[in-house]
Amino acid sequence: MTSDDGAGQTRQEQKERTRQAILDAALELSQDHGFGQLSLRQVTRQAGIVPTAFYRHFASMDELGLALVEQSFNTLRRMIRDAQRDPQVFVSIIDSAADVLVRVVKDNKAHFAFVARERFSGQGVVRQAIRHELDLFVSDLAVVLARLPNIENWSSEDVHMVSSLFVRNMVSNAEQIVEMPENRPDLEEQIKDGARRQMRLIVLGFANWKST
Amino acid sequence: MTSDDGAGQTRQEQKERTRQAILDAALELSQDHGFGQLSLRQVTRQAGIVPTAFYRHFASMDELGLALVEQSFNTLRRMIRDAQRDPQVFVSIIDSAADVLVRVVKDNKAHFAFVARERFSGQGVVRQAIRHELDLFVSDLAVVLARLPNIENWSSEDVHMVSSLFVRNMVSNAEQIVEMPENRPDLEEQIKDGARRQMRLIVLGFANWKST
DNA sequence: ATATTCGGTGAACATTCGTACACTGAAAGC
DNA sequence: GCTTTCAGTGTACGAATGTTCACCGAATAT
Repeated sequence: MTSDDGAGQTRQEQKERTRQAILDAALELSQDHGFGQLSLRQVTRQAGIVPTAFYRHFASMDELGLALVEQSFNTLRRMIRDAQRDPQVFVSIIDSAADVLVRVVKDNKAHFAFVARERFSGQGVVRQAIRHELDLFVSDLAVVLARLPNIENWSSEDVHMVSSLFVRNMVSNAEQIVEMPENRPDLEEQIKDGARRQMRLIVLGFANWKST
Repeated sequence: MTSDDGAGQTRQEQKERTRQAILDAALELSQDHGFGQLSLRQVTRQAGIVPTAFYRHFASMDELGLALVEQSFNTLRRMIRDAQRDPQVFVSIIDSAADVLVRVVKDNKAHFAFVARERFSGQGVVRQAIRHELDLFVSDLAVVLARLPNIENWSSEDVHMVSSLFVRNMVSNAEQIVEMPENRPDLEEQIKDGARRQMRLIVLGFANWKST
């Protein structure tokens, strides 16, 4: 087995590299015209392989789409996991959430753009998968929120509703960031400020509404 | 000219009828796989004409898409125009807004679904047009809101922000309604109630936030 | 050293696509 | 009545698509 554990020369590593090339190609190309109107041949052309080689990695374009959904939401999951570890979050969840959101979305524009775009694309498998992942994300965020000082004694139903509102706004803001031109820190700050206000609005209004 | 002024026999009327058939065909077919991956030939097949006849009405699929955007937003404009005339709106804008929203969206599902789906489709002309129309809608709604008792002395900037929040939530709720299964009055009521709460949340939170 | 596995190749196919072109026939204009 | 206009037809073409199949050659297994 020659045990050459240096650079990726083994069969597995090479295959994984090509697989990733296909994923990258699909992600980049889908930015222009959407994943739905993406042809298998275009993807393989961009990935630098021959059309038929595609089938060595995915059985269909649908399967490719699902892999992209999974990869995109791994980014999201990493975000919430990091946020849970960050003590700053407990001090001022709203301010830091806005910062984190803008930073993470900017660093993973392609993935967020993919989710935003394909969330309502066809009635295909991809859309269904995104919907499911978003639901999971709402539940995850609800767990985090429930441990916050001002929220800890709310009913789980209420927490879930607020979490849902947060996620909805997060998606909406992510969409704005994705479409933001490059090198416009003023716009970025504006979006960040808007996000902060909206979140503050939600918790403030909700606390107020509950007390009546 | 046989002057048969019963059904539409004139040249103009017949042309308009075919044009509408194309629009209807595109609207229906785009429900399944999105407007982007819709071929000219599929549309004409569904409309009952030969492919080349398409060009008698639209120069390209893009132009067809723009016509669909216009038709869809005419529905929205009618909604806000009716709402302005309805005295009930001034009594309780939130409750009636939720009712109106659910009713109008249900009656024009195809159009709302089209907008929701294509809002993030390609980076094409259609998406740009939708974005523009939505901006216009925010401004229109801001005018209506500015005349409400509790809001009339807010700065126009603040009114615009609240209007933007309302529209964003409206779009989001419309998306939910569009995806709602038929004959589920319980779900419908749930969405309506959620919309009401969210709107109440926004105005309450915003008023509270302004006073600090 | 030899045999096997398997990621990638290249030619071939039946379909579908957008669009150009010449046409038809009935409504519209005179 | 005759002519013109023009929405819709039918054929035809090159280009692109998804998928098949036999094949290659280097990394693996024996």
